Amino acid sequence: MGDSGGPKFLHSQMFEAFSKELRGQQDERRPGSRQARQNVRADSEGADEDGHELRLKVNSRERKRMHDLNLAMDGLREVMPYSHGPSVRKLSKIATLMLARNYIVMLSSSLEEMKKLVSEVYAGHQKYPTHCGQLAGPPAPLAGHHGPASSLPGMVVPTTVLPASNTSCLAAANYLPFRPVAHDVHPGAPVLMGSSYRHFSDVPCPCAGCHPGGPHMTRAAAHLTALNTNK
DNA sequence: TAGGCCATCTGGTCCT
DNA sequence: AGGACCAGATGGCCTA
Repeated sequence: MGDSGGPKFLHSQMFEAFSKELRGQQDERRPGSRQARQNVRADSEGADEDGHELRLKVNSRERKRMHDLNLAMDGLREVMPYSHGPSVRKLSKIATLMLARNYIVMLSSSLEEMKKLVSEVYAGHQKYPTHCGQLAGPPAPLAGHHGPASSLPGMVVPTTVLPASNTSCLAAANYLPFRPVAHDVHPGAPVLMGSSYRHFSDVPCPCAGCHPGGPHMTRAAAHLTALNTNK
């Protein structure tokens, strides 16, 4: 592994078509682009080596594989709670993965909290049944958006979700544990996300600066730091 | 200009 | 044997 000689083989027209599809024609025209570099290789090396076709096939498969991986990564970015748009830099791959992990952890804990809340509401339902299926009591601090779930770190209960006039089980099922409101650009996340990364008030951030005490993130951040410093 | 991020090529390994 | 997966190497683009 690592012959340090760089890519030896050339691309074919099939590759060019594939590459255009992936990156657009603009890339090909740009001097110094990947496509241009590959064109240079194609010009400087012959296309008559044994196994050349095989090598092209392997390269093409690998490109497709990485392309699929990137598509999956884009799909993940789309469902992540961070600002999208042309003025906001795309999350890096590592930042996407770390944010996704934290997001899943947060949602899991929210779900557990929800289960508790629902069981509490259900217990109250048993205790104070009404004819219409709604709860008659006990008095709950729901309207003030400081219910049980809001005791979770970083959780904000939207006032509109649980109106005082409707304390039914259905209302509890519609409860949303976090509110994605963007605040200022985060100054401490240049390494992983770039300075243009925007935080959301109730969503875990993948940067180490926001998780000084988090064991998982600390470990991951330490690993990244080690990787960066060893470069 | 340095560093981060990325795409691509490539050879090795494992699996079917 | 062929394909999938992985990791190292290389070099371009972009930003601070």
